Amino acid sequence: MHPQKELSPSALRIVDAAQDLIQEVGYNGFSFEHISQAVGMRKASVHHHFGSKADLGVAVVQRYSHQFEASLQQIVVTLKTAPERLQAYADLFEKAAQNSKYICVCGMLGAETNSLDPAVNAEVQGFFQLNLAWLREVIQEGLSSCSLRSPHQASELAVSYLSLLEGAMLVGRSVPTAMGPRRLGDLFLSGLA
Amino acid sequence: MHPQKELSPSALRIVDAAQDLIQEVGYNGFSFEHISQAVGMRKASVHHHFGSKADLGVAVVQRYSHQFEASLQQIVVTLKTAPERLQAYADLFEKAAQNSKYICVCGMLGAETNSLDPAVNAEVQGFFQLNLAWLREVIQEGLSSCSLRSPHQASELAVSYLSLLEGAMLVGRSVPTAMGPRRLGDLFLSGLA
DNA sequence: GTCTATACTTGGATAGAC
DNA sequence: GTCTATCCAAGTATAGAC
Repeated sequence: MHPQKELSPSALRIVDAAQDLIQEVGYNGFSFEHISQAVGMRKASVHHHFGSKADLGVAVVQRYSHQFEASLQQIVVTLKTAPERLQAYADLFEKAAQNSKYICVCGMLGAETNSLDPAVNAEVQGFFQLNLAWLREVIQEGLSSCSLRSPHQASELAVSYLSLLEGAMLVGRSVPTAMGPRRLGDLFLSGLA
Repeated sequence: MHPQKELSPSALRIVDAAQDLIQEVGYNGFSFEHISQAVGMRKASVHHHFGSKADLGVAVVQRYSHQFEASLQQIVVTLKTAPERLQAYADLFEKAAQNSKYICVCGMLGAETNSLDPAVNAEVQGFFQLNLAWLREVIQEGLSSCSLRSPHQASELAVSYLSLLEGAMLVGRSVPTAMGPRRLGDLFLSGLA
């Protein structure tokens, strides 16, 4: 799933810039020229590292998923109860949304899905499935050990929590007064206590 | 807020096509050429009705908000309890998301907010505030009359419900197995019974 | 690996005839 | 109101020198 070729230092800076732009203005909102300006290289040089825009998009999502997966593993190692783990999970999104300019890479790409290259879409889908599987497992453990209480199935709660957090970033962009992922997550979790 | 000039038949078809495209591929994902093909007119003719792309975007959101507002009023007239009203509200989104190709106009534009004309953003913000105000009122009434039970404030629950439903459409696009707005709404509401 | 230069295409927008 | 024709800028991508 993540063979992710080694990236040269220049390629890394390009991926950094691309992720930044995707979170800010979306895949259809940036061009190689923007990347070029951000990294101080010419367009042709960017193309040398990533032959097409789709290649670049795939690289961004692969790395993003990879990093996210590492964060999820870290949470499980560090925190021992389901409520704590789920709160830390919400904080991952809070962090991304904090400057209010950004949104989850895959939240953005999920919205744009109908105009993306299939290769990019496949990576986005992988990201969501990765998240849903992790949430389901954490929630299932919580229900079993009674650190969480709910009449619903773990898989349903997982989809709810993910949708809530993704939606929180989206709505929070247009309505500054709205609560962020962290507070909405807390409210959700308080219903499972 | 919605002086919305009268739209000629041709202008209406253009707005229809533009809304369709925004829900499918987003504001940055369509061009006047796409509109042109959809309505069977030349680009220049489209420009005659809407001088700029931003003008067209504003017209789409104004009409969308206007129609949505009418639906909300209809719900209040038709249904008398808060749970019923909130369920009907979720169905409005379910309807838009049903063919899985579409997403809420303002969910999409909210994601793209950093690359939109300020005039379009203002309309999107208006849409969300309209929705939040309606939800807050309905939920407040429900809490007062005990058809809803929650330790949280109506305004917090309103943001939660809106974020959940917007997120549901977004996630549902990439993960077909995910539950839609209706089922996620039901799950949310079951926690307030 | 990076550059200049350049195709080629699309996108937003306007002028002016009908 | 709609059309043809056109402008100019931007976007993706490639060729070939350094």
